[in-house]
Amino acid sequence: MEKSSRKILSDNNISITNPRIIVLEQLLKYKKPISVDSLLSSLNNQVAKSTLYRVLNDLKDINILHEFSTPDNQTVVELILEDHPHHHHLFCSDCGEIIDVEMATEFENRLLKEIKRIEKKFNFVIEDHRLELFGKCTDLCVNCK
Amino acid sequence: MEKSSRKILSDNNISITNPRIIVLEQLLKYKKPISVDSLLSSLNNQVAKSTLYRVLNDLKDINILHEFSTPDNQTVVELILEDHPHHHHLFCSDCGEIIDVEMATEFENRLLKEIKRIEKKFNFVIEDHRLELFGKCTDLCVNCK
DNA sequence: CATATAAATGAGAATAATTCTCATTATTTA
DNA sequence: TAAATAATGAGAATTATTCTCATTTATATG
Repeated sequence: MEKSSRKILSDNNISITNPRIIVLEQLLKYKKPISVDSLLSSLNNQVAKSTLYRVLNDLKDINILHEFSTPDNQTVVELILEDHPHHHHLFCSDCGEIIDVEMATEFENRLLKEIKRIEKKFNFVIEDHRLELFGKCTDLCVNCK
Repeated sequence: MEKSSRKILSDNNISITNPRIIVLEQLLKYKKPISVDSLLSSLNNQVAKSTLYRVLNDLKDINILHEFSTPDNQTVVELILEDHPHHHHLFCSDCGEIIDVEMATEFENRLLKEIKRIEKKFNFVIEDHRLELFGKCTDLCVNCK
């Protein structure tokens, strides 16, 4: 794992430092979207808060980190590497869980067709899209009571 | 217009006050999503900043105001009344413009079908969805040079 | 319709999230 | 390995939002 975080950094021509390795490893381990706050406390003062924000900005700059807000306005980050398939997010308003969801290929194709229509209509070049689903997980969820 | 903002407030059983009327009228006039900052300055000190935030929270509570973040993390609000059709947002990364877009009905239907599949798969009840499109408007845009 | 009660407002203080500063430390280059 | 460059830590500064509390406004009732 440490090997791969080093590789990620060198592949992207940014210097290999301890805080960057630590943050990358945590994100690689966690896999799912995580709030900056939880990320910080999961690191147990191994990395200063200001450095964490800087490292996250570095990772955004090299386009391997996505950042977005939850319905209750928490900033959340998620590592997106090549092997990470295109996906969207499902938010539970009860337990706060954020789940990565892949839509059916056929649906994504239909969406791309619709996006082409929008591009023409508004004279836009659309580079990316994001679908957010809001709801509640049922009683099976371990996080909800 | 003032009549209708009064009606909106009374229909929702919250008291009719000057700041609420002023903010509602501005939102009714503007129609599109607007950042809290721009909204505040467009009101020219008619309403205190703390009051603006309170009024916006009141409008969220009665479910006629949507709040979301732009790609560069600005908080944006948009009035959603009954006559306002279901729509999504298109963001220009050059000029910051946010455009309301309606997707084809047939596309929305396909999306609902896909959402049903996701509900089953994750044992969720999905109550709402939001699609965000990111791109650049072309040289026709008055805001971009 | 006057008044008592309850609710909302304004101004600025408090809080929270993020960025910035700058002296120190680590990394890279040659 | 040394010199040059870049990143870090700690806390100050900034920004967005919420909170406090004394004052003002709206509502309900008699």
